[in-house]
Amino acid sequence: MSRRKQTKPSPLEDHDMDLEISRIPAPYMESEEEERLLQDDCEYHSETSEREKKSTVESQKISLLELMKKQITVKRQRDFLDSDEESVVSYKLYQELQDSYVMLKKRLREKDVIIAEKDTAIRKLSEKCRRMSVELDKIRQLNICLQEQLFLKDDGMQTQHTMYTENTECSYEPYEDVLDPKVTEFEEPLPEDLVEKDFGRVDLGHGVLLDNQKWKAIQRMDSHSKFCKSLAVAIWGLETLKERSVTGSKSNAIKGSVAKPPLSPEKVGVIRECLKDRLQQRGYQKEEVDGQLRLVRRFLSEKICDIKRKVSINLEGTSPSTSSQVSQT
DNA sequence: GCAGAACGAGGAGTACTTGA
DNA sequence: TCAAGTACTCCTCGTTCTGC
Repeated sequence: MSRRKQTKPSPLEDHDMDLEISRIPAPYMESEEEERLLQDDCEYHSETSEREKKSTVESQKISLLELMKKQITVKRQRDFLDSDEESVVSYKLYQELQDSYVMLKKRLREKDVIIAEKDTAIRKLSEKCRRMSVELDKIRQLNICLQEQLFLKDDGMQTQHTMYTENTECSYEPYEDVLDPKVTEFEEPLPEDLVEKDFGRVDLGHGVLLDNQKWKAIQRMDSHSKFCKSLAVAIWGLETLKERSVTGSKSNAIKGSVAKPPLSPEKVGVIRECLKDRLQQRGYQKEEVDGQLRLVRRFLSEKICDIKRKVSINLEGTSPSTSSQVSQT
């Protein structure tokens, strides 16, 4: 004896089914009269003649259909109103959303304008870079020519050079002829918004030129002391720094010490200016900027001291020849 | 005499490199 | 991967000089 398993709909399925059924507009009898009409529809055969029966059935069917139509209409209206109550938002909220939408659209347009402007600026800069690159290539060629000519001149090979220029298609020109026209080519002023000058070098002021990549690396230093110290090394070099003091005054820590030449005040000023710009760009307050600027000399002094200490350690540990190599690194 | 400045030296902390 | 070594930075303290 096997019991067949009946598939029982899950509660969820039951629920869904109920919902579906509820949507079907079933004829609903509001009065006993209506109910009777329907029952009569089943029993009319025995009560009236065939014709009367027919007309009666037709009229009853029509009235039933009208009743169903009416109920469907009422049900639809009720459903519509219910759904509206759930989905419609208040006018105030609608206005707010509308305003927000308009505002966002406006901002989007503004951003688009800014992006377009920046795009134009980038294109202009790219064009300038391209022109500068061409000029740089010319300079490189010129430099090669000059070095070649100087080399030949120094080695007393002028005669060979003459033969070379005469017998080949090399476009080397006499020294003066090479310089003059090229110099005039660069009389066109460079754009002011470009900080980079001298092709790949950055002008920090007071004639201090720094390799662009070095400058970018220094700018990436996280601490201000490292920034100043690295900038000092880039400007003067380790060899120079270890032979100098910040102010030029003799060491107070050692009695009878000899004063060392000072670091150039202009270049120290350049470091201070660079640090100042850096701090201002990072949003430091004036007091904080001044405080850091007062530490610049301290930073330089420390760096000099550290360099000398490093050199002395190397001298103790290795021969002088190797130590000089280390100190140059 | 005192406060401030400049410099040197020592040491702690941290980041990086190197070798097992 | 991790420990040891190395290099570097930064802070603190001591010494001396200078100006008030």
